[in-house]
Amino acid sequence: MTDQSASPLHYLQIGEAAERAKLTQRTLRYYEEKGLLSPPSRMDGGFRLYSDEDMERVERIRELKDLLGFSLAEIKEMLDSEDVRLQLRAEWRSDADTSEKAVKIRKARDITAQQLALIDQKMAKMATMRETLSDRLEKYEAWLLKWSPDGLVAEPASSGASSQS
Amino acid sequence: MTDQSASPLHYLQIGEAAERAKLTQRTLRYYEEKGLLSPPSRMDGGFRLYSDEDMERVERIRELKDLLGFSLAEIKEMLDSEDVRLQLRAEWRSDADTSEKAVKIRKARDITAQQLALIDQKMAKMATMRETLSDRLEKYEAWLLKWSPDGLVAEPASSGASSQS
DNA sequence: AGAACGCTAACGTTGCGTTAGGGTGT
DNA sequence: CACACCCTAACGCAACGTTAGCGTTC
Repeated sequence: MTDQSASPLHYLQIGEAAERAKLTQRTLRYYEEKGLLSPPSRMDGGFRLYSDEDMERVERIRELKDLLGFSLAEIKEMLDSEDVRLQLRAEWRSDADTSEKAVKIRKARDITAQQLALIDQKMAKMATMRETLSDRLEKYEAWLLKWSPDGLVAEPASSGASSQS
Repeated sequence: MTDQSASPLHYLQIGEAAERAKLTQRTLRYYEEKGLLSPPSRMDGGFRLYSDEDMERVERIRELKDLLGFSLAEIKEMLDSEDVRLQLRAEWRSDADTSEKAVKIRKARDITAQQLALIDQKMAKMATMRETLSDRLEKYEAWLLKWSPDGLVAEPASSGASSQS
């Protein structure tokens, strides 16, 4: 059914693209409309075709939004100034004006540093929240052990639930 | 200036309440309107007065939304079933029907377990993201050291930025 | 040729931001 | 009686969800 060769050109229609990115088609079109995604290539009939780079960009957007909670406007700015990274990797076409590049790279660096700081903040908060929830969970289970006839435990819903202080 | 006694009744008007919770007044009113906050007490003129319990609830809402990304509808459900916790702590008025309580506590436990699982997921993702950003940051700074005259480093914006694989 | 998939409007919903017009507190 | 603070609509906006009506792919 599907072309499973090791071809580097592995385009996805919007349906699969959305499924893999865990987003809806609407969301992908919306990001495109707002300029977060460069307009993807199209089939003759007009169907969108997403490349691997497109998918990576989508993934970045999702992370910045879901994990760090940035607005789409902020993300657009970040992705724009992050493009210098791709240009760096591409040997930096026409190496004219080093100081101009330096300005852009400093900006990209600063943004990256801010993201790192935010991650550290969030992880710290989540760690303390985790402790609280972990304690709470233990109390629930202690109560159930003491008072419930038990037998219908209805799956512990995974989660280690260890109290690793 | 402010009453700094150890009084247990320490009500806040919406202005201070919002400031301490790092939310806007509008948001507090909106949460109330949507039933996430039980209507706070009022002064004779109609001004809202937030109790310590109110403030704790607000804080829980903020955590569930900002850190875990739940919708207000989901949070409402969670807080509702979390109320058994407060009732547990209050010695559980009229201990009639243990099995009925057990049902509620199992639900609360399951929800707590889900939240824990989600936290672990998010922290894992954030950890890998952190590594990526950390590596990226190092590359930027390596480039700057090699090519930029340096001198205008414009504060490293804090953040440890250590590559601790 | 028809089921599955995609396209573009366009209106609906959530979660607030932001005035507008007017009362309350000290 | 000022002046900061609060109140309730009510409209606005971001970030999508959800049809509706119609073309494309296989």
